[in-house]
Amino acid sequence: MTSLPLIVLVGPTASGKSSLAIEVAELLISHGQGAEIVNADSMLVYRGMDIGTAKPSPAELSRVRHHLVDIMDVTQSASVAEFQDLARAAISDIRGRGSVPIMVGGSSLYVRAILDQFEFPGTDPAVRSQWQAELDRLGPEALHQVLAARHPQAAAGILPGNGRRIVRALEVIELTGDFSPILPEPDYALPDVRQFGLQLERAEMDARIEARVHQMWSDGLVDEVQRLAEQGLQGGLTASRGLGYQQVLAYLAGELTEDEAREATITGTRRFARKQLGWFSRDPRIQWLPAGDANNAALIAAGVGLIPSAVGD
RNA sequence: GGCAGCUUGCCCGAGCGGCCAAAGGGAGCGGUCUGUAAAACCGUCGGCACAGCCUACGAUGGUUCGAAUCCAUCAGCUGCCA
Repeated sequence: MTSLPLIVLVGPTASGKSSLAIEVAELLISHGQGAEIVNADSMLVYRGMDIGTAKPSPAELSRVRHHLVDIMDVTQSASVAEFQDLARAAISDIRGRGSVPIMVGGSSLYVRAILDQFEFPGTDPAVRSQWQAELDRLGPEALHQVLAARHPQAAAGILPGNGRRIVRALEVIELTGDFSPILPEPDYALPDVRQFGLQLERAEMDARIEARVHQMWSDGLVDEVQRLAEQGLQGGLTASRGLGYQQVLAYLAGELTEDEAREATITGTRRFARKQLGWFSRDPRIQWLPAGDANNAALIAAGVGLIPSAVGD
C-alpha cells in the first residue's frame, strides 16, 4: 500500500477510547500490520498521574507501543502547540516504520491542532508574565479595554470577563502585531486521516462516569494526589487542573470534605464530557460508533481497509 | 417529657408584611474558543394560551386591603435541660 491511514479515536471521557485503541492495534498486529498509539490527551502525559486520568495500566501500555504518555513531570505545563509538534513527529515516525498510527484524543483543540491546518503564534514568557501581572492588577474588564484600544477586532471576539484569553491576545499582538480570535475551518494538514467517535447516551455516560470516579477513589486517588503534591503538583499550571486532582488538592488543603471532593469530581467530569460531545459533534468528518460495541475494532480496521471485512460489504 | 431554634424552587442558601417567581451559588440546558482546553468565559434557568395568568416558600387554619414574611395547631429535624 502506498500510504497508511491515521486512525483517530475521539469521544467523551469514559467512553472506552483508550482500550479500543489497544484493541484496534492488536487486531492490526495480528494481521501482520504494525500499529502504535499516539496519545493526544493533556493529562496522560504526566508521570504519576495514573488513577485520576484512568491511564492504561503498565501491562496494557506494554502490549502496544504508546507515544506521548508519561513524558512530563507534573510541574511542567503541557501546551497545545507543543503537543502539535510532538504528536505530528510521532505520527510521521510511526508511518516511517510502516506502522499505522492510532491517535486517541479527548479535546477537540488538541486533536484539531494536530490534524488540521493550525498555526500557533509564538509565546514569550517575559511578555506573558508582564500581561499576567497587569491582569492581576487591573482585572479582566480593564485589561479588555486596553486590548480594545490596541486591537478592536481582537477585543470584539473575546468576552470582557475572560482574563486568560485577553492576556494571550495581548501577548500575541505584542509579538506579532496581530491576533485573530477565529478558529480556522476544518482542513486536514495530514494525509489519510480517519476519525472515529465513540457515542453513548447521556444517562449511560453519566452512570459510567460516576462508577469510574468511585473506582478511582477506591483505587487510591487521594494517596496518588498526596504523593504528587510532594512533587509540586499545585505549582503545575495544567496538571493541577486535572479532574480529580484539582478536587483532591482542595480536599487536602481543607477547602472541601472528602465527600464533597468526590462529588465535585463526578459533576466536573460530567460537565467535561458534555463539552467534549459538543466539540466533536461539530466536526462533520467524524464517523460515529456506539461505545462499548464489541465489533468496533473490527469495524474500524475494516473501515480503513486494513483487514478484510468480516461481515462483507 | 420540658424549653429554644429550624423547615424556602432539582440541591445549597438569602429574604422576615406590599417593589418576591423569590438575592447568590451549584447542578441542568445552550453557546464561545488558536500556546493553562480535564482550562477559561458567556447566556439561560417554575409552568403556560406569556406586558397576563396559574402553581410555589413543611401541612392546615387564621390575622390583614395584602403573607415566604405575623398568629394557632400539626408533622419532621436540631440544640439545651433529664
